[in-house]
Amino acid sequence: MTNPLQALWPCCAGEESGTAELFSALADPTRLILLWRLLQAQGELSVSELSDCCGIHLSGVSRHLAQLRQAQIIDARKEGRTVFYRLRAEPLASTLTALAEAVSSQAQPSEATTET
Amino acid sequence: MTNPLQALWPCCAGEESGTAELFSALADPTRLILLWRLLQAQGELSVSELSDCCGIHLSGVSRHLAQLRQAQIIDARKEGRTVFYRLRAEPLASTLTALAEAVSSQAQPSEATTET
DNA sequence: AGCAAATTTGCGCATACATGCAAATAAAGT
DNA sequence: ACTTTATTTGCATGTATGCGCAAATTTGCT
Repeated sequence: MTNPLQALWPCCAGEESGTAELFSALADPTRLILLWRLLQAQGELSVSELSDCCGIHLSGVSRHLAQLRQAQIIDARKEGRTVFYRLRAEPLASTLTALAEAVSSQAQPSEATTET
Repeated sequence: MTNPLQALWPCCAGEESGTAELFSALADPTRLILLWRLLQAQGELSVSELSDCCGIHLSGVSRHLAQLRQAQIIDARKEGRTVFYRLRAEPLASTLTALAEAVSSQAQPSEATTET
C-alpha cells in the first residue's frame, strides 16, 4: 500500500480503502444528525429515541445506524427488545487527528510557496 | 441550526449540511489517492501528473479534481494550458481537528466528563 | 398461546455517482 | 490557418444509495 491515507482507517473488513468507507459513513446529513444526537446524549440512545430527531422513517434510521455500526463509529447493545447505540470515540478521534496533522503538515506554507 | 456537526464545514455554498458535503468529497478511493499524491508532492501537480497514480481515465481524474475543488479542499491555478492543483490545508485541518475533539470529548470516559 | 412493542429486512423506486469514450475548449507551436 | 497538447464536458451505462411501506423478527407481557 503506497497510500497511508487509504489505510488510516483500520476498520472495515477487507475493503480496498477503509478510509473511504469511513468518510462514506460520515457523508450523509441524517447520519451526522444521529452522531450529533449521540454526542449530546453523552451515552446510549435507542433507535426510537434517535429517530425522533431526524425526519425520516424509523426503518431508515435503523439502516443508517447499521451503517455507522459497520463502520465501527458506533456500538450497539441489545437490552430486551430495544437496541441502544452509543458513539465509539476510538479510533475515530485518532484517525481524524492523524488526518488533520497530515494535511496541515503540508500546505502550511511556512515559506517558499510563491503563488500567483 | 441545532446541529454543530452540520455546520462544521463552512464551505459549500448554500448546502444543507456542509459537513456532509466535505465527507462526500473525501469518500472516494480515487480522490483519496489524489489527495495523498498532492500531500506527497508538497506543492502543485498538473492533471496529467495526478492522473498517473490512479488507474482511471484522465477525464475521470479531471472530474474528481473538480469535485475536490468545489469542496474547497484543493485549489487550482491555470498556467498556459495546464492546470495545477494543490492541497488547501485550511479549513480542512481545523475542521478535522474540531471534529476529533468533539468526538473524543464524549465517549472518552477517562474522567471529568461531567455533563451539563 | 396470543398479542403488543422495538427493531430489522425485503422490495420497489427515484436519484446520485463513477467511469469510459468521444467531442469540445483552450492555449501554444509551426 | 493548421496542428498538437492539456483539460474539460456531453453522453450513455452500470452501480450504489436513500427512502417509504409492508412484512418479518425478536422479545416481553398477560
